[in-house]
Amino acid sequence: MRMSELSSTTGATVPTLKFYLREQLLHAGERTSPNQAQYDESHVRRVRLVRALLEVGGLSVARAREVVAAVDAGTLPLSSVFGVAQRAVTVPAPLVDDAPTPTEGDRLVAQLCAARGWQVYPNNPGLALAARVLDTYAALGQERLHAVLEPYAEAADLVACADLAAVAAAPDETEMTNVVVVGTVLGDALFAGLRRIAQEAESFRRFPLPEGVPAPGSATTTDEDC
Amino acid sequence: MRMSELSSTTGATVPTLKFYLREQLLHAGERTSPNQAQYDESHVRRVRLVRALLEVGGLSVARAREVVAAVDAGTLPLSSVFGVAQRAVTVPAPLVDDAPTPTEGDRLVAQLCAARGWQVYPNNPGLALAARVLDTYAALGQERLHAVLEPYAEAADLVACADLAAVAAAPDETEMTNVVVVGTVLGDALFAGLRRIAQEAESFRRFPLPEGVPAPGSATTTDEDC
DNA sequence: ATGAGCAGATAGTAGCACTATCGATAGTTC
DNA sequence: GAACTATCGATAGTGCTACTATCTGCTCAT
Repeated sequence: MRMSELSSTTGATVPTLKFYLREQLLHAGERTSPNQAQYDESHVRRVRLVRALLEVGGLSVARAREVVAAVDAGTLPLSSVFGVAQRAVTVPAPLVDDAPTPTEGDRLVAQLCAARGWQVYPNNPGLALAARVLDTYAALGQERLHAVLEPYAEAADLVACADLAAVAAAPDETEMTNVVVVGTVLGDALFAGLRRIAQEAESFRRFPLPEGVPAPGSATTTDEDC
Repeated sequence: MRMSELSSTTGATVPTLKFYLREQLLHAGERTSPNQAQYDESHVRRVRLVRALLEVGGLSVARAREVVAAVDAGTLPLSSVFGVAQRAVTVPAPLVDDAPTPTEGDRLVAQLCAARGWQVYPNNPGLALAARVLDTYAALGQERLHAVLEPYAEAADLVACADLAAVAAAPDETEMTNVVVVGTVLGDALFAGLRRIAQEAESFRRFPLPEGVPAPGSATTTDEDC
């Protein structure tokens, strides 16, 4: 197919596709002449992936480029792909050069990892991210929120197990890579959405509205313990 | 204190503080003359909150303004504050005006809510977000990832229970509002961090490295089932 | 053979989160 | 009381990002 068909198939405008080509988010088509090229199904898939990463995953173009490069490499060890995907979705801390001393948050996270038997490389981006949030809680005088750490960790274990099970269910290495990338980047958004729903549902359970009929959404109010 | 002291206390530059004042992220100080004002502890706390929302929570200035307005209102019903906080952290879908027809993702989410007894208003932003991600999985040919929905939902319940418990532990209504806002906005980041750690740990458990010593991070490898 | 489509390149746009500067005034210090 | 620094409000500018527009050749179907 040619560019205009790629455009109509994927919904991305022709200038946007050119932009993706320039930014190396999209591999070039097969040239049929100095100014003509053919695109195929792989380009359609790539454009869909890129748009999912950018729009749903909220990645920047630069991060998305790293992710598609990892997908293209194809033969990276699985842990490397995880690393790339994880780093792509993790907003970088603003580089404090003067204080690499461990904070209280670092200590809490290390303690949690030890308690749960989580063995990870010290450059795992989640370590710094979690520690940073805990430090921010403390800076805002919300140490009370440190109490969520344990249940959050339990939930993270559940989610990670599901993630890895999905990866293991993939038929081949290429598919595994795809599952890792898509699942890691979009999984954050999926979980965030479910958390919003569960929060509201739980909020109604704990603090019922006085008289108005609350949520006509679903079934009868269950009383599962929490 | 005056602006320069507020600046040195919080780490935000004077121009940045002026910007926050203009953008109504920071309430004005008490005027002592036409061009002088005094700031107090409430301003320090506010600046810290704003910076946490912007830097750690990744909110835009506009979203952060909505959040601080909700905090200032102070007397909103809890569910409203949750709504504001949730909407603030949820990236809006790009407004498809032509197709409000329920997608497969909407159907899956509704089914999940019914199964779990989650009763929520249909405008809960999590509903659309989760459905959108599921549709994106399908568009990328990764329906296999739909299998994560159940464990994710279970994990979301855990997290939401912890969230609400933290809210309930707050001593008064003002504090509750703060916990909701801070917990909702930064909680996503905290969970994302823990998920990264758990993913890597689980990845090593499922796919052990051949010979190299993997993670010198923490304790001995546990074999808790997954 | 002509008009639409395409490639590559350069330049422009809109939004965001600040940042710089200015003139007028206020407090502070010598 | 003069010099100096700090502040206020306002306007304008900066650097970055994710596109978007336009231009110049070319090419290919009709």
